[in-house]
Amino acid sequence: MEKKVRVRFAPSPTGGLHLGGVRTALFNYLFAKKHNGTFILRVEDTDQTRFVAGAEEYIASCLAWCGIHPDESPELGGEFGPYRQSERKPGYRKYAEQLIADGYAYYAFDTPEELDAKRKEIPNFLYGQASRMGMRNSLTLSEAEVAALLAQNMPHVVRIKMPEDENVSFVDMIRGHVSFDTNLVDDKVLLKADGMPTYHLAVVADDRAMQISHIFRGEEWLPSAPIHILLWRYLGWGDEMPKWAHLPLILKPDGNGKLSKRDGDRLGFPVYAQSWTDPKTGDTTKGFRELGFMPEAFVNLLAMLGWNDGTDKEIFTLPELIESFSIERVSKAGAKFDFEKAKWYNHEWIKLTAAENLLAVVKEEYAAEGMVLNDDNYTLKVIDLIKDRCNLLTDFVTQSKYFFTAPAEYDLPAVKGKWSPEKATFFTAYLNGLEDNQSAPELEEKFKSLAAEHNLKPGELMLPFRIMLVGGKFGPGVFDIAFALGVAETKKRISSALAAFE
RNA sequence: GGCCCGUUCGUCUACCGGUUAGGACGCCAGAUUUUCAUUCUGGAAAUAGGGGUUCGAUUCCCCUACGGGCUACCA
Repeated sequence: MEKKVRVRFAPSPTGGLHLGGVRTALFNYLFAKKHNGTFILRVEDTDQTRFVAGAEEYIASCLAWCGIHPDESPELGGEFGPYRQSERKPGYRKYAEQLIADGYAYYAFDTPEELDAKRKEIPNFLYGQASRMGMRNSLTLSEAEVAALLAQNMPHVVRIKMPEDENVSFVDMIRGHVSFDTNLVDDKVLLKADGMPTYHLAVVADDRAMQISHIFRGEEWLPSAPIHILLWRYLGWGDEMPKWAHLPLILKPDGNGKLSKRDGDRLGFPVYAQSWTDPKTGDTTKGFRELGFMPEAFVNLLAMLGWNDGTDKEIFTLPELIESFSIERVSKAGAKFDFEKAKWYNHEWIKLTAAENLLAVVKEEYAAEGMVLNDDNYTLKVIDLIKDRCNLLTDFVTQSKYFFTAPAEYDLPAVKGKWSPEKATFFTAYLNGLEDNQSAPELEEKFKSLAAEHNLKPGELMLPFRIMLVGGKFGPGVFDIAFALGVAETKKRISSALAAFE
């Protein structure tokens, strides 16, 4: 009988949620849903010095926007709570002490200053195998000395005692067989002087407590995998160990290296899912959401960064991703982030989405510009007319503003030089001949026949007409615009433009 | 430096021993659009190098090169 699938996304609430983090959450979520399992959000807030107000709520909000809904979380609770590590503090010390009692860990009294000095003195200092007997810890001090130091509340940490000459290996679901020489892994701190566990202890203790079956995390965790594996064994849970998978990293588009927020700032694209305002500096970093990405597109493009279903299919809904996801098809190599392709995904999604489903967000975009759109039927028509030309949701306003408000200024250079009294006469005649309820083809027909009567080429008149209605050289078919605007508004725009073109 | 992981068009990737090495983004050209975008058609563009294994390697193994990650009382 297979173990029930339970996976978790365990971010540290220290700031904006990076797209790599969202992808890790997404792959966890997809795997869970694919296998009728449980997706858990656990907050790893063991570093009190890095606590950032609001970060936890922000992370939950980013995931919700993406449609990644946890089954258990700090907000929701669940039978394995609490889901915030700071609230699980009392439990960790017990494990640390159990490890010491069993000879798998030890107390260390070295001060941060002593360690710094050591690192300066010895270039490749590694607190472990070779050096631990030269440090101040319960391995070198007598039992009485240790007891005395403990009794007087001397600050100390607990370190894992890496075994000698062992090889720790495991099968990574993505990478296959991976192995480490324990002589080269250091005695990582398990419990900090403030009594909080480090990631290493907390992650193992909580994954066990929450009955996590599979661990999907970024490749940056690969080097600490042997510590975690040993901890599972040392704590006596070796046969309950989850399966591991280390996801490839998302790299910066130029050069190499992990994608960071700074790269986004430098290259001009978002890195965070949603805008994040640093509570200390007040600086806001824009996110994909605020830049006009649809959550469906964001999730889609993230899924395709390091995964594919083996076919040429590139556009996936979340349910489709769940259906076709498999961890075996995740690639091993890191992927450079390509913002151009990201925009393409968004464009595809905008084209794919019905106007009715775009209505609310378009109205929001306008509201942000201080404009209230209250004729939904009209707005829907406008959306259908322009959505194919929008890469980002924020493009809707620039692409359609003239449907809601007459152009404030005209691209005069576009008509200038070619403008003539004859053309003005033509437009006056066209304006006077406009009748209610004429369809776009009828408007066009009328326009062309009238042009012929005036001995003018329609081609020379359409651009000026466009400038009259739109203000610039863009937008859908000019008669479609005129039809959508309605006869009264079209007339108004022609006459105001005629005055401006003089 | 040490350890670990990786390496197919510029980018994301497919082909899990036998293909003219396929698709997508971007780019270029043409068509459509009497604007711009969309759309359509076509094009240039890749198996890092060297050894093995094999009848046959992009595919399996080794070495080299290159890239990345980790190397905190951060996660």
